[in-house]
Amino acid sequence: MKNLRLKAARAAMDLSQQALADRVGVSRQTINAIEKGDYNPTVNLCIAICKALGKTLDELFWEEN
Amino acid sequence: MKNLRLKAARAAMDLSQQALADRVGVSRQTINAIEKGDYNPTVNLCIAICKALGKTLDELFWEEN
DNA sequence: CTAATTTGTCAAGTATGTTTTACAATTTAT
DNA sequence: ATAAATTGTAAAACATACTTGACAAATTAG
Repeated sequence: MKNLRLKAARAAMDLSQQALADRVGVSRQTINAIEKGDYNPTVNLCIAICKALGKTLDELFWEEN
Repeated sequence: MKNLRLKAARAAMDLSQQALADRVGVSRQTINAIEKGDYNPTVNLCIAICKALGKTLDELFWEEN
């Protein structure tokens, strides 16, 4: 399932996937794939993304159920 | 760095590394390595661990700084 | 409308998360 | 003190996260 919270948080900071990827130190395709939801990033990458966007793990990656 | 919050949460439920590994569906060594802190699990595994222990991502895996 | 930026996607390769088997060290129970 | 369970650790194999390069579709800017 897509990660729309990530997409929204990135949009709120007016960053392109490329710009976020650069800040986090990964490729654009990796950010794209995470937003698209077709894979399972490492927690360190999630943490780096959260810090770049001023969010926490629970805010961007936690899901009840 | 070691994940002592995970170790404590597991202890609080009186689960061995093996028992937690079984509930989560991974090997005992994987749980051991995560507690020891020498690697970087996927976020889905972190979520499964959190749910098995009644915690959230922020409680077990988030770190300020 | 046109050009430029952004996004979606694919394939092949590399790095690393995870498993399996195995054994020694430590802790807990009898 | 002894046995049983738990934990720490290591190496080889396997699964998959992540990269690189490339191109078309869609969106935004001029």
